[in-house]
Amino acid sequence: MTAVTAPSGRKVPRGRIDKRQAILDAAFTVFARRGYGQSCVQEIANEAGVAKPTVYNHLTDKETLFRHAIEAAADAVMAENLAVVERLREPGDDLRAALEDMAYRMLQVCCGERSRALRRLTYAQAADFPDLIETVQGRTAIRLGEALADRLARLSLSGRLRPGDPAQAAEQLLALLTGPMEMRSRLGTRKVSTAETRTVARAAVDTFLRAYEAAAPGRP
Amino acid sequence: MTAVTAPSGRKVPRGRIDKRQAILDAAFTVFARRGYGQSCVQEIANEAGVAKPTVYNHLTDKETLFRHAIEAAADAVMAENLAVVERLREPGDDLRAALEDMAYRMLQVCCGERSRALRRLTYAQAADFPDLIETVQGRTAIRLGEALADRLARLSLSGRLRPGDPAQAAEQLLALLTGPMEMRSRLGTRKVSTAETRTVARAAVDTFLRAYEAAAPGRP
Amino acid sequence: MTAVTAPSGRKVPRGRIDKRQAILDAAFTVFARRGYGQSCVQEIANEAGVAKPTVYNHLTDKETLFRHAIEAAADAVMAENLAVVERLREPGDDLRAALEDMAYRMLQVCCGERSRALRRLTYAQAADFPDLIETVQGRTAIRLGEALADRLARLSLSGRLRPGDPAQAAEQLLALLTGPMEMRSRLGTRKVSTAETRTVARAAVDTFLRAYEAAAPGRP
Amino acid sequence: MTAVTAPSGRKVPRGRIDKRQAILDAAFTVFARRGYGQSCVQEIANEAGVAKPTVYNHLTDKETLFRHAIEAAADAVMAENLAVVERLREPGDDLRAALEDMAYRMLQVCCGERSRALRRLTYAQAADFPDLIETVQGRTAIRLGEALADRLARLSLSGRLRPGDPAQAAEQLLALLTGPMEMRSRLGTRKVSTAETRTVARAAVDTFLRAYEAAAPGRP
DNA sequence: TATGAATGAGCATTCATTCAT
DNA sequence: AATGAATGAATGCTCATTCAT
Repeated sequence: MTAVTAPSGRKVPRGRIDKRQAILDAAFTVFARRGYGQSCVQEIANEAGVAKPTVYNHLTDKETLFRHAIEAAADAVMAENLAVVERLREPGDDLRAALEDMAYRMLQVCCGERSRALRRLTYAQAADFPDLIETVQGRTAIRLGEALADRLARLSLSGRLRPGDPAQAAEQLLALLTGPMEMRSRLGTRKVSTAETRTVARAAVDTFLRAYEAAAPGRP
Repeated sequence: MTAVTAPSGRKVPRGRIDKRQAILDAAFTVFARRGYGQSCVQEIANEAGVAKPTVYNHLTDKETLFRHAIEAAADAVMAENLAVVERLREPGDDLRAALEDMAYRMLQVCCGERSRALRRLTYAQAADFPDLIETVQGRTAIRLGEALADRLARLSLSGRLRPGDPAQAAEQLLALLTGPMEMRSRLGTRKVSTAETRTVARAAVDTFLRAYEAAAPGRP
Repeated sequence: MTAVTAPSGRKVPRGRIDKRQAILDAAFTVFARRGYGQSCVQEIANEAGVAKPTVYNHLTDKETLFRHAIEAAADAVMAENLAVVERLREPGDDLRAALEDMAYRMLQVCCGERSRALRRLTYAQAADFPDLIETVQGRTAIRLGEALADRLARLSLSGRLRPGDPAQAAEQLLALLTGPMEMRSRLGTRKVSTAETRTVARAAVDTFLRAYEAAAPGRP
Repeated sequence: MTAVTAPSGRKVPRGRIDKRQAILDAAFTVFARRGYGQSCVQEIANEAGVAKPTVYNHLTDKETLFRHAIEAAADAVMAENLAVVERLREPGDDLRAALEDMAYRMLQVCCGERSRALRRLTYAQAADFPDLIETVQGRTAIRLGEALADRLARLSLSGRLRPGDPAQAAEQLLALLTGPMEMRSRLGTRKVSTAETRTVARAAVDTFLRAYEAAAPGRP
């Protein structure tokens, strides 16, 4: 049996880790396909290539399974989004272009299969797992807002955006991006063309800059 | 006992419209409480005060039941929203104030129990009933966007907003309102104070006006 | 409302009689199509073009409905069969030909839709309505055996068949006809060609005559 | 408790073949008692001493359950019948006696509980499972006819029956046995005495021999 | 640890039957 | 007499979960 060295430094049997991960992946796939209530543990076990009781051995419960699968997906989605925001660290000379670039990439991430499924699943189970929402939002939207706010704050400091509450600016920029996108994609049930996505990104950035760009220097 | 004495004092057949509506109302209540998959027809029947087969007599299917209940709720929500937008028809002298008023009222509607539940349910079942999403979005968000666009177009014509695409303006104003609100209410799992709601409304309108207000008249 | 004179001589409202008959016909059609357990009263009502409670008004019960429908069908089938046997009253010179003719016609009747359905339904419900079997058999198979026995007795008396128990002869002739036919038609699930039907009839009569024909007159 | 001590004294896994067979047996018992449509899976499960889902685990469907139960019963009945026919392989000196013996034994088998139930069930469901009829007939009546034809062919070859089509002879002999028996037992709803059964057997063989016995040897 | 097998609880749906009109 | 509406009682089937190996 192969083994890997876990972050903690202890040897851990690899088969175990692999299997747990396989189950979580399978779970997210199935939950995304059917929704929580309609998913059955048997299908998840099949997808993961293990027997049903093995799923229970590793993850106790359908509910626990759901929580872990969702959290894993949230982390993955967030990593992608943070990478996009990070690009604003070196915006170059053309601020508008940099923002549009970030906006477009972010929309692409948000329209991805996993991102959509995550949103749909958390939204759907809001009533049953309110604390899960809290966790997921904390690790995704809120965290993303903070990261973006950091960048915008720097841009204010460097005089490229006017001073003001960067959290609010970030919140609104995100809203200007995701709101229209959700509407146009009909909550993800309709394909939005690249061109239209670009339009949304450009319009969002345009409005954002009108509202938040520093007054043109040199204006009397 | 098949007839009841209505408040008006006349005998009214209990059976007909009455019961169908009661079932639809009960269905929405239960679906909102449990989600589609977790709701059982028996509970809906209980909530409506009828026997289970009566539900089937009137509405064929669990699916049909869902569709009709959702559509009815969508229409109700939309009526409220349209009434709010309609107020912009006579904005008075203070445009900002008028917009803030509308914005605040709209947020109130969107945070209402029914509105939230509607959003949650449609989102959750997006995969299973894509055409339902289309219908509901058509009757709510899109319709609302159009109505708002109408108002904004008028305001452009009368020179109070700068010229431009009113549909995009409406789309963005709505995004600036609902996006931050969803975030702060954690998709509706957390209560947002009146004060905070007002803040969101004010911030949205502020950003909107910066981007869309007509250049100050008298500027050369 | 139109009225007819019933056999008893009293005036009877026609609508009533018509409707009852329509229901019985519809019932047999549906029972034949689905079997007893799988038939639902609603489908019978639809087939008869009346409302469900009307069926109950006329026939009390699903069970009663079944019994009456079956009995009516049994009488109809029997009338056909008796007519066929009756032809033996004047057998003409060629006894073999007369028997083959009767045999073929009888097979045709027994393979008819109604006859088959009747057999299938009574057989199927033998456990649930044993007395119904008794009644139906009495009005069909047994009665047919008696009628045939009558004819055969006459043929014995006139010296064209050898003396013996005509009831047994009739019973065996019928068995030689229906047994092979049921086998070849796979209990009615397979079409039997006219030619094959003729073969069965001829073979049955041939065997029957070998066993029952009077010794050739004039043999020393 | 998952293991029982078998009569042999060894521990035997309770779960496997054991249970499947118990379910099939129980299914046939219940189907025979109530008919297909009136049988409910719960009752079968009770009869088998297992939980309802166990039935589904092993046999998928009510329909599948029916098919397998019927086929098993068909095989069992056929084995009995073939054993009876096999006795004709050594007919001894007295052909008539040998045939009568076989005939009587065959009637006993055909009047047995299982045989009757099998006939009733297949007949009843002819419309719903036509292919099942085909299978069952193939494994029972047709197979039996062939086996009997084999024996009769040998008897022809050895000069004890006159030459001719042995398949037809077999078909007719079987018809002469089962036809009258069904009639007299009222499709199995009435007990037929041993004496009467013997009479039917004797009459059938008598008629058969008249028609099929070789001409008395020594006749010029 | 992994699993084949078993099960208690539940759910959508159907149907025979009955009221009240 | 005929019917629209309503319902109590089943029934087939699924699923999360647990044993015993």
